[in-house]
Amino acid sequence: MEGTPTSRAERRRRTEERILSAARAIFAECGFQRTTIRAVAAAAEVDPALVMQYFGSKQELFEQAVRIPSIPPLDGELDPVEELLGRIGMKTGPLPQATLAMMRSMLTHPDAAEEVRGKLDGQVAQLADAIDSGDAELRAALMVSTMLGVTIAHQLLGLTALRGASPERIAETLRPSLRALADG
Amino acid sequence: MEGTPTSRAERRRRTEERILSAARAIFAECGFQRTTIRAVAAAAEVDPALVMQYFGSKQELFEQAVRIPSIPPLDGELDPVEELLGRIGMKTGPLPQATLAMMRSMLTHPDAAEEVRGKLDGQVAQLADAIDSGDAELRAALMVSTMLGVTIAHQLLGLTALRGASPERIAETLRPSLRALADG
DNA sequence: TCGTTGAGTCAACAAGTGTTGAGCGAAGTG
DNA sequence: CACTTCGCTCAACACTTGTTGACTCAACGA
Repeated sequence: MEGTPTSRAERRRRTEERILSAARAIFAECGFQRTTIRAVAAAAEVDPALVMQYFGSKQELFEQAVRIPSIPPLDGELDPVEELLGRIGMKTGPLPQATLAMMRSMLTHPDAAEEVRGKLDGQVAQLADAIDSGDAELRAALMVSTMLGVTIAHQLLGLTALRGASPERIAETLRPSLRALADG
Repeated sequence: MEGTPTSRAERRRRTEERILSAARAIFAECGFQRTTIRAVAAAAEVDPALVMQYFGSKQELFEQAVRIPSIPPLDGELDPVEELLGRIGMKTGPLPQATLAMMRSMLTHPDAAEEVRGKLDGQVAQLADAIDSGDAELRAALMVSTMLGVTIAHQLLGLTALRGASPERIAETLRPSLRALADG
């Protein structure tokens, strides 16, 4: 029987993680507005008041739950197109729920929009550096936008034509398109 | 003085249109959930109860306000890539608010998601017909996803690199990318 | 063992939501 | 002119929401 750790600190850590995990899942599925503290609490098998006590507010719960690791800088040695294809989760398994939650909320929650815009702007700047062209920034922005669109259509909207497609095949088919943007 | 038509039917038609217009604007900016009947009523300078009386429910108001004209079939004579570039509003002026409202809500409102998915699926099918290739459907889906992503990044998210770009320049830069998808 | 701490619950509040029914007053009709 | 019709408003209901404070009880330190 190792069911109950019964250590205070340990119990706290576990329930806190249970809440965060539940929050991530529901935020990812419903977005910020339609996610209720009560639903998160129920999924975490906890009283709603406890969620407030731990995180202070729904907004802070959201921020802590969907905190995305900052995007690492592009490796200058590798092909930007390949890095881009791999990075957005097209290759290295499905996207983390925190990212999905962020994307799900970005059109209707101003803070999420700001966050995503910032992240994408950064990605654009990095990519633009790796491209030498007069309109490098525009090209980079369109590359990022393409990845954004494909991810939304695939993961969040579920376009029928993409539902059955494996990430590898999507990446493969998409590659020439991105390359056309990257090169002049 | 032609300010007050004072005709009953005419008055009704006008206020109804005023409500629909206000609804479109607010739905487009805030999405379904964050849009309140009261806000729409206030913007239309009308009592909230009247909105309900005319449209029955918030959901029906949404449906009537954001009803998008069904996508016309592709003109087989024209280049699909050019049609696609022009159609999503990249060329023929900004997108109608109904479309923006639909897109704004599609990630957090299941009905809107269903509607958009259906429309995009149709678009994909049309495009796939115009492409002859083994994976025509996948290619078509990626073309539509690309347009979706660019539109979201440009109109809804406001990526800084795209904010200053004119639709013509975006279309021009994007063209080779779409063509790479359309052709083998 | 005893008092303290803190994880967790319970019940409630205050604000905002979609929605409803009664009613007012002017446009329509005879 | 009466009488009806209907566009429109007012006030309220029922419900959900985020949020709070008092309370319980087991883990903890002395």
